[in-house]
Amino acid sequence: MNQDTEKGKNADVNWYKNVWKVVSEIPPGHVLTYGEVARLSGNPGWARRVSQALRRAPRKMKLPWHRVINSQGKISFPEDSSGWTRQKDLLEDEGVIFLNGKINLERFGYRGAVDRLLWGEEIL
DNA sequence: GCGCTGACCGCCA
DNA sequence: CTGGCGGCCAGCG
Repeated sequence: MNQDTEKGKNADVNWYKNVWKVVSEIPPGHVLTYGEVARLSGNPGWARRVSQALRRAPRKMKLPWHRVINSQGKISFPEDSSGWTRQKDLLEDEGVIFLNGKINLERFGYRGAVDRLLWGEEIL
């Protein structure tokens, strides 16, 4: 198998795929931050590229891009943009609650999902 | 080939 | 809580 031979430009495309896969694995009703997606895809600190990867993702994949938000627990689009409204609508449809325009990451975030597995629904 | 921008993050004041 | 600064890489004029 080639492990070192796939370095270079191929690694970038591979990473894009990885990002898309990670995003597609996000269960409904939960969200991930850009930093977490970058970390889970094996490249901590590449949060900025995650946004570009999502933007360049083909629509065919039906990627749940709306489940990716920023570390502040807020939607990264400008509040007056159509994307912001679209994303908020999609998330609310999955049961995600917006509190004053922000999402409680302790409850809907990745860590919240882990805690829920360990502690149940005691997180309220 | 250079420089700025971007669905960002984390740290610090 | 807000704002500013540096860092990250790809894309575009």
